[in-house]
Amino acid sequence: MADVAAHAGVSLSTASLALSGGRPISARTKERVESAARELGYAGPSPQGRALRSGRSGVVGLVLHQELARSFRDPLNLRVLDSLIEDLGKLGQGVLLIPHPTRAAGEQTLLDTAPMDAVVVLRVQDQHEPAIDAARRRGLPVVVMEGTAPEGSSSLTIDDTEATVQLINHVRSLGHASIATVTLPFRPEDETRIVEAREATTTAWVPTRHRLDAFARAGVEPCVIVRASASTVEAGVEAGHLALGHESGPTAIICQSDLLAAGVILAARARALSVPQDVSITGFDGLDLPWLAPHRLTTIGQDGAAKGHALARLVKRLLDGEAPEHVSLPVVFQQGNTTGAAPASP
Amino acid sequence: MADVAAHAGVSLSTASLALSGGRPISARTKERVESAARELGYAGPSPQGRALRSGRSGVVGLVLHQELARSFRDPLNLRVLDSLIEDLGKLGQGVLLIPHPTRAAGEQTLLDTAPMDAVVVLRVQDQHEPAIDAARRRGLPVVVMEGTAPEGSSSLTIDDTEATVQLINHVRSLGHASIATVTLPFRPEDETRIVEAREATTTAWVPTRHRLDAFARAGVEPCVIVRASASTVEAGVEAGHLALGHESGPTAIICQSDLLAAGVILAARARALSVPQDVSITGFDGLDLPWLAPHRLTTIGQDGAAKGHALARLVKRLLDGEAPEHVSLPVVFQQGNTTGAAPASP
DNA sequence: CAGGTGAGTCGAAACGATTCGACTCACCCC
DNA sequence: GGGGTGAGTCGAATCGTTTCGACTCACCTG
Repeated sequence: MADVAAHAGVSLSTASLALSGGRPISARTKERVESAARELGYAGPSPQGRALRSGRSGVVGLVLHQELARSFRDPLNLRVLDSLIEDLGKLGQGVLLIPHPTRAAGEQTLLDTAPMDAVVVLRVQDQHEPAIDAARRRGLPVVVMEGTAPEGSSSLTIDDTEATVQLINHVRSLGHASIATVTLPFRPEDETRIVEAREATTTAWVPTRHRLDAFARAGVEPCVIVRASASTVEAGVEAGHLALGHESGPTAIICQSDLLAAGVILAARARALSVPQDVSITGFDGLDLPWLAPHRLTTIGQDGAAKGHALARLVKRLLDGEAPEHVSLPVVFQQGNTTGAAPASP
Repeated sequence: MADVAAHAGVSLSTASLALSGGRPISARTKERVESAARELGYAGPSPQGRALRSGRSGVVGLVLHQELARSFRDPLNLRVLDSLIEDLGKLGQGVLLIPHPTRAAGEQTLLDTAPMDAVVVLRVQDQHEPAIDAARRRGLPVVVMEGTAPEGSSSLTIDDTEATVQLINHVRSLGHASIATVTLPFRPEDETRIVEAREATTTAWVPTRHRLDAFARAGVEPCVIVRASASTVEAGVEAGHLALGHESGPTAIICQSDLLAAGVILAARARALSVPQDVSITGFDGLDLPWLAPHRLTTIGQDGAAKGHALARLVKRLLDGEAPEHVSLPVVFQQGNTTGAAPASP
């Protein structure tokens, strides 16, 4: 930049002002500096120099809760990320993908070494979250989605429990008495299997636990709890077979995600069970699943774009030095054709 | 860091050496510096300072070819990104997501202002690619996937044409004479519709064009070309209806992606056509689509993880100052149950 | 005409590290 | 004992900006 300034016949500071504009500059000077930059093939202020001086790198870290492929197999997360990226982009901030730090505590990860102005953590586990520790050590503002936010950080949640209670009451009002549930994983690396009710209390992931808590709040005991290994159709199929084959003979299955519910429906079809005549199934998220036709899930609709926008707003607030905030987004019950009256007892 | 050095009773440069280790340091000194850092709550060298001095920011930009949600609706891309992130993470490099720069030329985007050491561009358009221009202006190494690489940059491709020729020959050997094709978009913002053969020559996206070129190379004239708006099941359904309803009465449909093929199969089912008895359908990518059961696509398998690893290797080479390289990854023909003998003429 | 005003410009001081040549010694070898 | 060696440490320069107080002047006001 010094070269550009010299070539334009102005001082270094004037060149900086002309290019980045922090104070008034005469139009003539500005033009001279810009054409000098063009002639010299100067590509604009170096981000590194700017970052050092101004303390802002223009990067927001996004900590994924597991491998990317799994995180974003769920289209809802994609929409969240999409609008987050869009909004942050308008603020001149980019999104840096950071794998969940699972390595030994001593190791340096990207969280410690990459330039960042703030961190967004998705789907935080309850106890001992290394990602948050690392961010706080560096003094970075933290925004947590779907998890408990530590002191000083912002958070974005939805009312998982209340939403699930609505689903439970819906199927109960249709006459169902044997209600099963298929849950999201309790922690990374979980396999798909039937779990005991008491195991569920060890759930580290907030949405899983809250959606499970709904049964207690609704005063219903699930006849069987199947924990899925991930929010995928494949895991849903597997879980569906476990639930549908269970001795308690569930007539309704509350699934903690639409992808799981879709898998359960495929499992039901494979067993020649009609949905909803033989078994009612509910989802969670409100995804658009055209290939599931003719079925349309009865589910809870979440607005992914709104979540992304809200996250961006929370990030901006912290970046601007404002106080942390805790936002809860509304969700809506969506009636589909996968729930119906309980079958008459045999 | 100066404080830490003072507290440990060593010079600033020694402290730097002890923490970042560029030259031998006695174990005792190192220990002293580290404990001083711990006592003072020093979180390690500032990334911005380090980036300025060393010229490396630890960030690799990834330019998406459209909104994220569309880019990654395709699970293949997810797997690519996953292994790319993993490998680059091992090199201490993070991945920064950069929306495709569509804005007016004058505007500054993240590509111009974010710290980066290299840029990976997915699915490049042929002429006038602003992303690449911007990267080169900044003097950043560029790796291009699925596109033509400009002078000085590396590229990763697959042999789209040859792979598609295999599919065409496969269905031809089954006796099919009326072969339709459903293509990927020609450019962003394209809508789903039937196109004339001559329109196809304007295709800006390399994979679309190369897979289409296969017909010429195989000496086959497609009886109808349907261009899809995106690589999604929904677009595939729409395109499928257009192709299946076409007067030329295709008995085989070559689809440029598995998601499109899946959509076409759903369209066929909706029209009470059996696959492959009434119509044969092929895909491209080799995705795992459990919900398509009992159908398994006849398709071309691509190894997403291998692509990601290869990209990372190309990035590393350029980062190390080695010469650019052009890599073409192998693909494999996968026989499924969606292709069969052509129906006897009525 | 003196004094105030404010737009425009300049100098110089950070920002926080890395890096490299030079320096200090303790040690070894002949 | 002198000279060579090399591990360990130090100083100082440097990376490329932004920012802020100070300075210049032309212009306006009373």
